Amino acid sequence: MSTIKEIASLAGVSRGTVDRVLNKRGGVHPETQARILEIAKALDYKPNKAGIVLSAQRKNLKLGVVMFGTNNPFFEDVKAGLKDIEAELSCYNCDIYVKSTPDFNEKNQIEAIDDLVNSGINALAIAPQNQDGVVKKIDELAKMQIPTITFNSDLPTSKRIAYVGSNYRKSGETVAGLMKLINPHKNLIIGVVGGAQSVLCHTERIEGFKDMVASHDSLSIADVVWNNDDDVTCYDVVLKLLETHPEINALYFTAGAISGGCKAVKKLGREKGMTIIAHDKVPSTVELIKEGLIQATVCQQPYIQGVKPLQMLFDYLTTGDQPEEINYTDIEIYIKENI
Amino acid sequence: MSTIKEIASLAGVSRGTVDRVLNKRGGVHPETQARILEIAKALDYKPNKAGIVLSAQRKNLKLGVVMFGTNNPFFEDVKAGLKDIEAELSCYNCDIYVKSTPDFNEKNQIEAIDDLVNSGINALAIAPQNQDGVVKKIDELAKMQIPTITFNSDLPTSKRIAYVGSNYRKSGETVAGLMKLINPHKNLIIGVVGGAQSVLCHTERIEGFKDMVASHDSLSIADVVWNNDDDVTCYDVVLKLLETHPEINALYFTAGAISGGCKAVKKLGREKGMTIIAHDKVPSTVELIKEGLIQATVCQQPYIQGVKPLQMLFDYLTTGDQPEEINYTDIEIYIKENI
DNA sequence: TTGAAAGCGTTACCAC
DNA sequence: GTGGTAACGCTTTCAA
Repeated sequence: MSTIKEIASLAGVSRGTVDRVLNKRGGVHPETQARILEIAKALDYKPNKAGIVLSAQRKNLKLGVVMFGTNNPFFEDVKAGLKDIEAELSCYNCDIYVKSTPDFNEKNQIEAIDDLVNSGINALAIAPQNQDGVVKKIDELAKMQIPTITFNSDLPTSKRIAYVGSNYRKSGETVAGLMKLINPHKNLIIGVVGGAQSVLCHTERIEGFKDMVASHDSLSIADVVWNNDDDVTCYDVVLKLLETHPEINALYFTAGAISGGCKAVKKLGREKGMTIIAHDKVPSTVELIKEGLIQATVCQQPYIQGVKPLQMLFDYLTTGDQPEEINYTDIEIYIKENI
Repeated sequence: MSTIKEIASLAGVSRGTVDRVLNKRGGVHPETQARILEIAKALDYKPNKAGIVLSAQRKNLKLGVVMFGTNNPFFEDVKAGLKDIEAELSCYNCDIYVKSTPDFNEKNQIEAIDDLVNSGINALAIAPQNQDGVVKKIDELAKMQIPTITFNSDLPTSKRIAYVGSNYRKSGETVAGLMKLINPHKNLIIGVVGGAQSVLCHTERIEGFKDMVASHDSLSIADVVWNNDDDVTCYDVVLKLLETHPEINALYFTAGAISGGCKAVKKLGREKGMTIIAHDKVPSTVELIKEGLIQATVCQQPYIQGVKPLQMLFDYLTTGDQPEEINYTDIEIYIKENI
C-alpha cells in the first residue's frame, strides 16, 4: 500500500507537490511531474479513501435530491434508501436536502432545483420529469460545476453524468414474456393500462411490451388506456375497457393505481381465467398478489435507486472517480411465493 | 456532527478518556464516565467512520475466506464479488486470504481454516460444509476472538456472528409456485433432481418444494434422484428417471450439473410439454433458458454473497458494530426476457 | 514552482 | 485514572 508520503520521499519532493501532480492541479515543473507519475505508476499507487474522506469533511458537502410523485407509494422504498444513505453520509459531515413535488408541473420541479442550488448544494440527484426545461436546468448546473445524476427516469440528452434506474423497455419485454410463459397454449387478448402518456418510463415499457407481443402469434393487444396514476380513474377506464372488450383475458398495468383497476375486474366478475401482471411492489399490489388476483409483479429495485445516486455523487465529489454512465437496476419478478 | 474532541472539552477531560468510555476499555472513574456518556447522548454522538478506518489501518487487518466448490461455476459470481471487495478493502490496508476446497471432505475444510488462522487472520468468512467438525472449529475461533460469518450455507448451531445467503426453503417454495403458475390447469408430475444429500441447502430447497406441492392438488412428485453435482451422473440419472416415469412432465433441478440432465431430456425427445426449472445463473443454464428448454431459473444473488460477509467483518472489526444475524439474499426469478 | 504545516476524527502508547 | 502526543493519508493554505 503506497502513500503520497512514500512517493514524495522517493521523488525527493514534498507531499504537496505529489498531490498537485496526482490531482492535476497544475503548476508543477514538467520534469518533476513526469518523475512523480512514473513512481506512482511503479508503486501502483491507489489513493486511500479514508484519508480523502476525512480531509473532505472540512468542506461540509451538501447533496440535493429532487423527485416527482410526492404521494406515489412507489417512492416509499426510494425514500427508505435515501434515509439510510443520509445516515451513512451524515457521519462524513455531508448533508442531504430532499425536495419532492406532487404533480408533473415543469415549473415546480425547476423551482425545487433552484431552491436547492440557492442553499448551496454541491451536486444533485433527480428523478426528473421528461421536460425540456428540466434538461436545460441540468445543463445549467453542469456549467456551474454542479454534477447531476438522474434516477428512476433518465434524461439522456442532458449533461447528467450518470443514470440509475430501470431499463424500461426490457422490463416491458419481461412482462410479455411472463404472460406467454404463464399461458403457453392460450391466445391472450391483452388490455394495457398505462399511467400517463407524458411519463417516459410508462411509454417505454409499453414499447418493449408491444415489440414482444408482435413476435408471439398467441399474444395480441386489445387496447391501451390511461389512468393518470389515479385509482378512481383507473376503476372507470378498466370498467369501460372490459365492457367494450369482453374478449380480454389479460391485463397489463404499466404504472400505479392498480388496485382501482382490480376492483373493476372484480365488479364485473371477470377474475376467472384473467392473467394480470403489474409493476412495482406497493402494499396494495402485494395484497392482490397474495390474494391471487394478480399473478406477478415486475420490480425495479427502488431502494437502490434511493441509495446509489447519492453514494456515487459523494464518491465523485470526494475521490473524484467518474461513475458508470448507465446503471440499470435489476428487473425482479415477484410471485406469491417470493414476495 | 459531534466529535470526541468536542465531548472531551465539554466534559473537561482529554480525548483519551472519552475514547476509553465510548469503547468500554475500562479504567475510568464512574463519575467521569457517567458525565461523558451523558454528554455523548445529549450531542447524539456518532463515531466518524473515516476517522476510525484511518486509525485502524495501522493494524493491517487480515480477513480469511474459505469456500467449498472450487470448480463449481456457481461460485464464479461469488468470486467476482470477492475480487471487488478485496480491491475496496485493500486501500484500507486490509488484506484478504482465500482458500477453496474441491470436494466435501471435512478435514480439508478444517485444514484450510487452520492455515488461515496460522497466517494471522482477524476474522473469517466461510461457505461451510454441514459437518460437526466445522461447527466445532468455528466455535474454537470464536474463543480466540476471531469472529466468523457464514455465507451461502448457514451453520445456525455454531457461534458464527451472522449468515449471508439464501432462504433455501423459501426458494424451493418459489419454484413450486412458479411451476403452478406456468401450468394453471395441468396436472404436473414432477421429477426432482437434487445435488447431494449431504448438502443442507439442496435438501432444504426440496423440503420447501415438497411443502408447496402438498398444498396444490395438481402438483405431485414422481421421484427424487441425486446427481452429485456431476454432469455425467446427471445425464444417467435423468435418463433413467424419465424412462422409469413416462408420466413425468416437469423437472426441478435443485443444484448444479443441469446441462447433463437436459441432454437426457433431449436424447429421449421429451422436451415437448416439459416444464423445467433450475437454480442459479451459470452460463450453461443461461444458454438453455435462451434456447427455451428451461423456462425459468431461481437465483440467490451470488455476487452479494461474495461482497457482504467481508464488508460486515471489516465494519465489525473497525467500527465494532454488530451485524444483523440473518441476512437473506433476494430470491430472483429469471426468464428468457430478463436474464 | 515548491515546501512546510495544519487540520480532518480516531486510536494507541507512554507518562504521570 | 487521566492527559498528552503521535500516528493513520490526504488536502489546503501560506510562505518562500
